[in-house]
Amino acid sequence: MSENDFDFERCEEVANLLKSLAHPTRLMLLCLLVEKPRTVSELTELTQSSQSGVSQFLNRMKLQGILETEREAQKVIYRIADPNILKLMQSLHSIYCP
Amino acid sequence: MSENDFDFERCEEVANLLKSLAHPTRLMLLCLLVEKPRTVSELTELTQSSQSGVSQFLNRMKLQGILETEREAQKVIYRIADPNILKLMQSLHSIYCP
DNA sequence: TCAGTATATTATGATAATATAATATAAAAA
DNA sequence: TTTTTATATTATATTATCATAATATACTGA
Repeated sequence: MSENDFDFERCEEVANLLKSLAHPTRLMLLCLLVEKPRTVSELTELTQSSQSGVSQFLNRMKLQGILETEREAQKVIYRIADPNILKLMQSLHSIYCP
Repeated sequence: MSENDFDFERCEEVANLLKSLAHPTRLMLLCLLVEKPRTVSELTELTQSSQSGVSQFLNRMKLQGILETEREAQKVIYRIADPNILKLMQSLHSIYCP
């Protein structure tokens, strides 16, 4: 335990990341991306959301450093870029999907 | 792995819990309560927030089943009531406060 | 180049979250 | 019983988030 485990700055940073998980569609997107990288159209279909909405959610998480992309012809493949988020998703899985 | 690990209903439920963590002050409150149960005034001072705000945040998490209370004279003591949230906080700690 | 497919962007109205101030209740102590 | 301390509630204005529609861009293949 360090000298100050509860400083507000760290909470602000982590809370900001948690905000991205704290939406049913975004959480679902992350769950799907934990399995494997996927295209926008794939994610749109699997989450049963609008193309625009999914694109916006993905972009938001990309800007935050949670996701990264790679283009393959017309398709854009998204995948998880942040190892801490991957760990966190695994924790969530083990707690809530036993 | 069950037949459907990524059903939307579970994501909705978990995302709802995550919303409560996804605010710097609420996350800080939870961090402090992982250590030990505490009174509202203690939490108000430690988070440097307004009495009203802290009370509202605590009440919100209590209604959600994350926290529970016990009265001791004038003071009200809050503590974590949900073992899953405790596990999650411990995961967050190990990931983001190494 | 044109049509088709995949993705991104912009705009907008609706709803929710936030901080804050003011007031109310509850218990204890004087 | 009045005051003080601790907590809760209500009200409100501001800001943020959301879903959706419309449009734009990017790439491919005919």
